[in-house]
Amino acid sequence: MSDPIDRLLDAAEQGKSIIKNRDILHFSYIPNQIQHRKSEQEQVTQSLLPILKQSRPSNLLVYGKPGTGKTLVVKKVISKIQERVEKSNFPIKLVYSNSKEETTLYGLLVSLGRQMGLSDKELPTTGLAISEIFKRLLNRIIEDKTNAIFVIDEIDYLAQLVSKTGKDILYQLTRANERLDSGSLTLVGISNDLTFKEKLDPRVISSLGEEEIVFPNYDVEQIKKIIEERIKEAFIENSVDEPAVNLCAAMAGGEHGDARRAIDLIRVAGEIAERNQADKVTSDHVREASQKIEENKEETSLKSFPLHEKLVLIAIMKANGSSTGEIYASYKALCKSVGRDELTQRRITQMLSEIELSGIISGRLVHQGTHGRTKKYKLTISSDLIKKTFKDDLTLQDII
DNA sequence: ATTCCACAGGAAACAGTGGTCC
DNA sequence: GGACCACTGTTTCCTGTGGAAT
Repeated sequence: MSDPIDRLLDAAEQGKSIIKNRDILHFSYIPNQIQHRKSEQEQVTQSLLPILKQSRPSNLLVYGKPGTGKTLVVKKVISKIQERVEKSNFPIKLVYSNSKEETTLYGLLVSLGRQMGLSDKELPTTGLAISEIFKRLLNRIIEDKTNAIFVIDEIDYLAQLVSKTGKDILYQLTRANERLDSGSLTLVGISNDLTFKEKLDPRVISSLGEEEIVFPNYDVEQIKKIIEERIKEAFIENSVDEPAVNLCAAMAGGEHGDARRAIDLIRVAGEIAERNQADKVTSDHVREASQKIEENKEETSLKSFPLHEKLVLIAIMKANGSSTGEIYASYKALCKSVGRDELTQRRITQMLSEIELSGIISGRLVHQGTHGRTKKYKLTISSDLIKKTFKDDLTLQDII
């Protein structure tokens, strides 16, 4: 029986790797991915074309499910335009920001401002009114007489933030030109959610949606082609089974046409195959990879939960399939034994629905007549996984 | 037909933090 | 140093609900 560490080290030394270029197995590796989006590239370019003629293009809205390559295409078109424009003396500034990465409205505006060249001093990360930040952004555009293009990824998320705070930033962004004496502002919004427009203020829709481009989902055939191309470059020859490729494409394509998932799958499958010292990636490896990706996702999200959410999860685990009232009672007991103050039931109800959104538990509304109405929750993951993940947590050790 | 349970879940208010501005 | 701002996580208060029991 060989030692597993030695075995892996031996294999590595002998160069028995079947993956020759790992970088290619990441979604954002552009050159290859983007070939399948020729017509979309053209559409995006077309609608931004007025820039080259030194006039302001219309605001643009780009739709597409995750993993359809929309961000890649937009970024690529923009960098090309930037190359062209650099040679001319037409001042233009392209700025990209992702609403989901910037957790707040404030953060998003600051990130845009930073890229516009506003310093810490001119644009502090906190303390100012939103309208003040916005004013400073516009002032910069006016001063520089620049033509700014703001690309906002996951703009549906921004719309949500906006609706929560009641600030009309999207409206102001789309109509900013009316306030600019010199320079201009163009908005390019990217969204995963095709229905998000319905939730917007109609005034915003009319100006934001001046042009729209939809990225259709990849079908299984296209996904297969994309993976095959990557495999050709990333793996050594004949090291991936045909059925494995098919399975990969079917798994990812069947769901949402998500190329990102397909590429993740084949990468993880490759790593598993290597670890097992197999010469070929087989469909079994792909299946294993799919399972591993799922588990990893759950584990990292479990670990990132704050203490009280963890306690709630343990409470559910201890009484699988129980009502909110029972869970709350159990949670209160847990709080007592770890010596923490308990939160109100209202807050726990809210937490339960938040956890439900992450998919780790599932709830079902039950009407029990005289016994009122409640929601019954149960775990969708194994309690072993929870125990395994929480056992390193010092406060939780004793109660699992 | 009416009552009534045991919550769901919306709205608003609040406390605390970390900041700017004058 | 006080007024003000954004933001998060929470509490308080509230209205609504479907069907078993009466």
